Amino acid sequence: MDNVVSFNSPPQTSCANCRCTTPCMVRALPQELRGEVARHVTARAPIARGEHLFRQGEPMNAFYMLRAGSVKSYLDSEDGCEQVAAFHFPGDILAFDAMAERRHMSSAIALETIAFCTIPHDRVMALITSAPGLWSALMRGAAGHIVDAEQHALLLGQKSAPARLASFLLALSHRFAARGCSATEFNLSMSRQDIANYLAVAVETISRLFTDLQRKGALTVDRRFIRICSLQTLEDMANEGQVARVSHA
Amino acid sequence: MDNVVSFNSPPQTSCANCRCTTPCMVRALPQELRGEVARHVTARAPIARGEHLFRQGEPMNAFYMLRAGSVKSYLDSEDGCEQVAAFHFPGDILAFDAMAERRHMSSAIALETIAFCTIPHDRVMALITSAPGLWSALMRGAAGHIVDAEQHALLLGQKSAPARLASFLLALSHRFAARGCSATEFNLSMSRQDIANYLAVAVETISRLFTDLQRKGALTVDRRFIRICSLQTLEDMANEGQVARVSHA
DNA sequence: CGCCCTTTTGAGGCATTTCAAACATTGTGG
DNA sequence: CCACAATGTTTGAAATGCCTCAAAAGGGCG
Repeated sequence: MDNVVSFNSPPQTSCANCRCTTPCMVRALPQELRGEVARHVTARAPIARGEHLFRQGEPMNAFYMLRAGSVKSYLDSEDGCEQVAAFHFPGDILAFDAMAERRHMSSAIALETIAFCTIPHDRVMALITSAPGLWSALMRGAAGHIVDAEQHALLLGQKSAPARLASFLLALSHRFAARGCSATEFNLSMSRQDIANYLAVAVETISRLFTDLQRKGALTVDRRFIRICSLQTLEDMANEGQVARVSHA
Repeated sequence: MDNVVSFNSPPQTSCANCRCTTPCMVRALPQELRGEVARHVTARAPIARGEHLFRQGEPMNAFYMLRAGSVKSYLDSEDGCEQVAAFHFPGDILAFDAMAERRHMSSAIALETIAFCTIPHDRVMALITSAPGLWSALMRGAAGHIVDAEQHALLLGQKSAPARLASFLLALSHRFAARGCSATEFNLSMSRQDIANYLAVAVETISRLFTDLQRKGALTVDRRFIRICSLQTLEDMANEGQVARVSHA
């Protein structure tokens, strides 16, 4: 589970005959630019669960566009502990945080077998002047990451453990719904351990909270399969029980 | 303390005769582009402590470049509680998070009287094709914000209260040092309340931790003035006492 | 089939919060 | 310029949410 994806692995397809239906940075571009940008996109060989797309500290080569499967990104602190920063699903672009120093500031690991494309960073740079739509797309992507990370901090800073889990499940629900999947029934691609770390609570707490939620009739849990029975209950929980600590008038 | 900065307030100076010595997005550009970009930069009238640069939800007009003073940015959640997201100092650029939806996703408020410039968002868009250096600068800025926000989440998720305060003080120290100011003596521009909220602990805890740090001889505190006596002690504290919860092998 | 890892459940402990009350500081109007 | 109000800070004592430890139950995979 340890090798980083090799940049020597053979390209699989090209954008021209890509049959993906997920949101895609390339297809989001105006028609006249697609060809030019697509020329530099490489569809890479799938990688298996547990393998890394990149690791913190490595030099940045490319942006990663996830086509299928899911990915977890996480930070290592100097003292060796980790913080899961985000979960990524098809259509997401990864490696924005590497733009600052041209070095990855987080690691990304596949939670299941994934398919993805890459576009070399220097090619993107070169294309910017001829494809302003590309710059907008990237900037919006980066901005989205900022918002997500700040919302994550808000969740960790202001919400109680039950509110965190409820918020997390609702966020997943919304993301799936936005992709045309069911908002109320889905499989978690991450372990309880990952959820616990992302929400910064103990694994045991996650387990207890799931049982509580089932007792309340808010959802049913079978292994990693979730069926939400009452979005309303989750929304109520997500907004109650914060730790106060307000700052301004 | 409630009006947002008016875009009708008169320009003060231009980049040509700007005497600022703080890091600046414009001066970071290659010589031949400065003039073109600078033409669109407006130095705005200073605003006082407690006034907002922008508020969450408002449409985005411009990027904000802080020239003097300090700013706090924070998020409001649906249920009305707040999370301080970051503190900003001269040279920082604000409003990246607004790029996603062209609407501010956080609020920014002056912690003391500040001087700043703005550059309209649509002008930046228009300049991108002719000034690739500008795009790099902005992208690096955005990436820096992602890294900061993710580090903030790591701090909240993995560190104990003492470690959080120590990390916070060290981060301030490094930022001041990078600006040519003392790394060991400085004034906090934010209240204990703001620090507490940023670190997601109770104000009382911050107060107690400051007294502890003084007892340990790590620093002296007088009101908002901090003198760090032992960076080493702070570094040790910043890395001990995390809550574990590791996720991967 | 059996080992191992993940998940669940219970009981006790501790870091941090909450509540309460001085105290200091800043701002304001007489 | 001082008194008073409002706000911010400090300190103490009690309460609690969540963690830690411990152990059993459940699935996945060779």
